This record gives sequence, C-alpha cells and structure tokens, in this order.
Amino acid sequence: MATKTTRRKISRFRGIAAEERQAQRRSMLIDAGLEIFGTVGFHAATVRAICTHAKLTERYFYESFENREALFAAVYEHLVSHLRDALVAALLPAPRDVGTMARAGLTTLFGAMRDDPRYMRILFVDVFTVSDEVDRLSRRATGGFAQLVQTLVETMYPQDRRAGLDPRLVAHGLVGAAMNTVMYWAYGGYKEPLETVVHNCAVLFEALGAYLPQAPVAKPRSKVGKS
Amino acid sequence: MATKTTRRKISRFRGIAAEERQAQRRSMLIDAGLEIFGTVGFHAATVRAICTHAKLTERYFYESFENREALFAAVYEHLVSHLRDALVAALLPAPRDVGTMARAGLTTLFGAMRDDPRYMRILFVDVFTVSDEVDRLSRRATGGFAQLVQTLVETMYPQDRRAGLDPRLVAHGLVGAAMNTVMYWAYGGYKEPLETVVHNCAVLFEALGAYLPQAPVAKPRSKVGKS
DNA sequence: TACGTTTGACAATGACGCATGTCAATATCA
DNA sequence: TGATATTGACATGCGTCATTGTCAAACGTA
Repeated sequence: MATKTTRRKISRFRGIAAEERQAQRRSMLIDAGLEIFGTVGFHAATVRAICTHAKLTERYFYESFENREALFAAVYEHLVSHLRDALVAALLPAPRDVGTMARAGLTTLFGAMRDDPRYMRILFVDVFTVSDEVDRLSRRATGGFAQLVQTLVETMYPQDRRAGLDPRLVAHGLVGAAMNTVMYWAYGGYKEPLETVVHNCAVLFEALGAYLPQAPVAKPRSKVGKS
Repeated sequence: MATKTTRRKISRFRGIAAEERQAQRRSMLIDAGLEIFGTVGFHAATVRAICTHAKLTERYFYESFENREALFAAVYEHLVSHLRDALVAALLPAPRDVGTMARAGLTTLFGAMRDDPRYMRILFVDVFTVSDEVDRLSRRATGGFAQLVQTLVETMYPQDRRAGLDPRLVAHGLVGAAMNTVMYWAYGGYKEPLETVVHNCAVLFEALGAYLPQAPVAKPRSKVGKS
C-alpha cells in the first residue's frame, strides 16, 4: 500500500558523518558516566542525570548502551586501560630494581588518583556492587595488575629464593596495600605530598624484596621448627 | 467524646516482657540483615525480603530501625565489634613478636571471613556505597584497626628506628594487604588452607619488621632530618 | 523550495519499593 | 467472660526511575 519511502541516507550532518556522530555521542556518555558514577556513585546515578550531563536525550543513551550497567562497564574498562597504559609506560624504562620500580608504579597510580578522584570511586568502590557481570570484569582487571606485580616478583626472585610463598597471594596483598593506602590518602584530602605516600607504600615492596632472599625456608604449615 | 481508654499495659506476652520481645525482634532483624545484606548486597536487599527472613512484618522493622540504612549500620557495627573482640582476644596472649602477632591476628580475621563469607560483603564491599553516614562509620572502624596495627608498630619500633615512615600510612597499607588477600582467597573459593594464606600475608608484616631497623634513614622529601 | 532525516524536549507507561494503614486473630488481664 | 493489647497478613498511597513513544524544530538533499 503505502509508498515505501526510499529512506535515503544523509551522508553528513553538521559536517560530520553518521558513524562519527554516533561515536561522539558514545564518548560523551562515557565522560558523563565518569562524572556521575565517580561522584554520586553507581546506585545514586540516574540515566537522566547522565544524559543531562552529556547534553543528550535518553534516546541516545539506549542507542549506545543496553542499560546503566553497560555504561558502567564501559567506563570501567576505559579507566583500567588508561591506567594500564600509564603504568606500563612508567615501568618499562625503569631500572630493574624492586624499590625503584615500585616507586615508579605507585607514583603513577597515586598521581592518577589524586588528579582525578572519580577514578577511585569507580575502580575501588562501586565496581564490586554493580552486578556479577561487572564483578567478573573487575576480577580480571585487578588480577591483571596483580599479575604484573607477580611477574616482577618472580623475575627478580627465582623459585628457590621465594621461601615457600605463593606469588599470587603476595601480589594481591601488595595490590591491596596500594589500594588502601591511596584510599586513606584520599579520605584525608590528599594532605600528605605524593612522594610521602609513595614512599610509605613502596617500603612494603622494598621490605619484601630485602626479606625474601634471606627468609627462612620454613613452610607455612611448618611442622619443622627450622631454626 | 469517646471514653479515653486507660491503655493498661500488659506485663508479659507469651511469658516474655515487652522490652525483651522488642529486643528479640531487633536481634532477629540484625540476623536477617546479615543474611540478606551479606548475600545479595545492600542495594538489592529489600525491606520485605529482610522481614520475610526474620519472620516479622514490616511494621516491626520500622519499630526498631528508621530505615534500611539504619539497619545496615547496626549490622556493620555488630560485625565490627565482634571482630574487634576476637582480635583482641587473639592478640593479648600472643608473644610480643611481629611475626607471631601478625599471624595470630590474621588467623583470626581470615578464619572469621572463611567461616562466614557474608562478613566480607558487608565489611569490605557494600559499606562504602550505602551513604555518607555509613561511610563515616566505616572510616572510624577501619581507622580503629589501623590504629591497632599502628600501635604495635610504634611499640616495637621506637621513633628512631622508623626510617622516616608515617605509621598511619604504613598501617593502612598493611590493613589493605590483609583485606585484599582475603578477598582474593574468597573469590577463589577458599582453596588454599588458612595457614597458607596467613603465612603469605604475614610475610609482609615480618618483612617490614625485619626491614625497618636497618632501613636507610633517607626521607622521601626529607625536610628535617630531625634526630 | 519541498521532502525526508536527524535531533531535542518532553510526555506516557509500567515496574518497583519504601513507608504507613487496615483488619481480623490471638493472648493477656480485670 | 469481656475488653484491650499485641501480633501477623495483607493492602494502599506515594514517589522514583527505566524505558518507550510523540512531536515539532532544525538540518541536508534533490
């Protein structure tokens, strides 16, 4: 019946191609997500508030994301890859020394957190409470960072010098130390200078580095009183 | 005009005094809160679900608590004081040695988490996303634990042996290490034996203990080498 | 200029949950 | 035994928000 309209495409709108406009909108939504999620948190963030901040209407939200959770996942991945890049860039040229590398990595991480506190809220707080899906995402991400630490440890201390330790556990412990240190720092309003915070955290890495080679080979379950 | 009824009190109902019945209901709600908050999390927990689990009706919920947030706070405080008691009980009789005390404390903490994983969700995950009010609560609590660690550090390593470290920062780092270690353990399904996890975390304490007395006295940004 | 596309503002729908209210059944006390 | 306190099951009001839909204005193309 109805004359099926030919639906001719418009090549460019305001001088920008369709794909690119869509990509821009998506990007604006991710920025807005960082802002809203990072300040009021995921659970208090409404789609409306995000769209308002992005200067877009709700319709465009659902053009790019299935729902609020999907946007959060995208924001999270965005931050993680950003941090990973910065971290790798800081570690690659560093001398192969525990203390130096620890300081380089921690300076990068802590600096990023201070420069943009919204990161913390998203990376270390809300991510665990969004959904199982996002939770898995975060496990993989922090596991990745722990893997980094673990690799360093394993490289610098070969098997026989590790005193029966499980590198994965130790690495996660160190990552946790960094996370909680920066959270304490943030809560206090970033009073202490960056170098101080880095130093106090790096000491844990250095101490472990100094301790391992000489650690008693006693196993945890030690039945052996190894003197 | 209605004859004002005299509202005589009933001393006991089913053999139990009014106050005690009310206290029991409150206690049942806290138990239910632990269960629901600890499994599905705060934001997915409904008042109805909590009441159903407590075998009480909503009316009694609001008899004991202003709202869901207030119940969460009560549950949180309950867990914290329980943990603190257990921790103190474990540390008091322990020999005054870093490694030994760390192991005693960590064994208590990690054991509690494994025995009741709901603790973790409430203590380390949801608590930061409930409200500013509850957030402050948690800061005080974790600050308390850090204070404990800090006191130990300060006791065992007097001023002149601390290599320009800030005990608060170091303590928070160690607490974070413990937290993330137990979270990694939990996520893996508590595969490793308790002793192994404790050992791998205690090493951080021991390493620091061994490192401090001989640490270079170089300050990070040393302003005053105050001796 | 005329027509279809793209966009922005906003309304409509429906689901959900908190908080309070109603009412009958049961227990206690005079 | 009758009156009132207490309880338990359920209903209601109210607000919020996700998601879809409507419509006119702005824009690009023929």
